[in-house]
Amino acid sequence: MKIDDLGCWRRTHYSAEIRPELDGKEVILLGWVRDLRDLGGIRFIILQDREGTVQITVPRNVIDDQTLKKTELLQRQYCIGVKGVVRAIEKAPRGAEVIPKSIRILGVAKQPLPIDITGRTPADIDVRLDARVLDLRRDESQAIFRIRHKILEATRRFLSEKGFIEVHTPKIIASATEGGAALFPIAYFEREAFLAQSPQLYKEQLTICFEKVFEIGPTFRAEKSHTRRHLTEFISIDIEEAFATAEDVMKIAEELMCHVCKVVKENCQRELKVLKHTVEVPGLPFKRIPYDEVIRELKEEKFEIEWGEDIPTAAYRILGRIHPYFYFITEWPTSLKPFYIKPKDENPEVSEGFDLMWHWIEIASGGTRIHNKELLIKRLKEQGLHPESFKYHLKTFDYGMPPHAGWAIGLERLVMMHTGRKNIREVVLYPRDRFRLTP
RNA sequence: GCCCUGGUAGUAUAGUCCGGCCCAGUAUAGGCGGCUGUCACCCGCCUGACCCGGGUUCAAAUCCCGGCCAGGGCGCCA
Repeated sequence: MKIDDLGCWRRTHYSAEIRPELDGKEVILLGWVRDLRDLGGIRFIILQDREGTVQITVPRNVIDDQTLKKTELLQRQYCIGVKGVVRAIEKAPRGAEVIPKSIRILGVAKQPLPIDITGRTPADIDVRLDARVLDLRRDESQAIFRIRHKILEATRRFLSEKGFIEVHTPKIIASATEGGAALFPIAYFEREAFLAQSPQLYKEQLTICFEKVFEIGPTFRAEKSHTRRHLTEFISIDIEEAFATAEDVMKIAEELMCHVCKVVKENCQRELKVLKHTVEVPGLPFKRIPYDEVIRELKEEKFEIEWGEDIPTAAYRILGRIHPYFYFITEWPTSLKPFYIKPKDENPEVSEGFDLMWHWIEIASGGTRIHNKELLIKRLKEQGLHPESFKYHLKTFDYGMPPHAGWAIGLERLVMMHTGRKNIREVVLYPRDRFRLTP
């Protein structure tokens, strides 16, 4: 089919702006056909744009032949322009509709579409992800990604106002240095390189120069995890602050959570309604539960864990039932935390690391960092890592490393929390997991 | 890596347990026709599917074996 040029047409109004008060006004709408209802003598076209939908009404005996013919060609998801006149009428959705004078078909869509863009006929997540752009037309998808945007906007503003400077650290790194999570190796010209699993070491170094930094960026984990809360590529919100301890940055974390909840609750009512979800603003401060106490609580629930053991998923689910909102788990055994987390001076078996939990899901993890070079080297060795491969990082400890602390929040888990989605893939535009690499 | 469950039109499902009544039913999408106030419009007609390979059987969507794919869980995961 021959498609039309946009020509000099520019949008005068978004769909949501078509109201009875505009009665008689000529408007130009640009968007996509979401649905069609042909009653013979009258035809209804539901036009969707980024702000919503509006009804285009085509009464046969009023419209000129050429425009009428054009409306006969329309199909779901065709990209169109409509020049027409607003008519206030109670029978129309929102009390107003547009009677077209002229229609331009700007893009066509092959039928039948792989999924129902109105969302009435449900599709499995796998099918939806294969046709992601169509899936993103659905109201729920729109709501999720608008909330995600709000969360990011609120987080950036909050941290900036607290004096943090936004930085970007490399995602291509030279060696698999951190231990722990597996890295993705990549071909970097004639050498091997890796995708960064975290900005951890860089953000620590940058406290020397900027004192308070934050980064919102991608991180990569080559774990073979296959659950509803794991991805191989996700966005991490990281902060690092000089002259601070775990307790200082925990305060920032809880204030941020509180702030974000408030922003979402106040600004995303429409989206939350679409998602049939509510957000409660938590009270401050959040509970701080030492690891020892967690072990005790679990024991009361008949879940035995030896001191020094990690907490398995089943146990987290129990904790989520006992503490059904935000809480910190503090004073973790040093052996369970990465090498850069500071052991307590008076009891080195216990660390100044913490996790921020929401129900049973880990939202963030952080702590006071080691800023003493000798201790850091000792801890590296204890974790079976080679100080030689941390040469460049360790060198910065000769350049006046301040005492510092920080944390990292998994953005997607935060978005899941605010949207009530149970599958992390729902809140990422193009998710990457163990098995999905396209689209 | 391990465990469980599943794979039927574009999409979502019924049928599978207990083989035959299924050249596979329904909804929605799609095609054609009709209809001037729909808003999951309606009505009529039509198109379209048993994941792949092997086996058992007179007979397989249905039972068995292998593979592939998917979903969920566990482990792994600062």
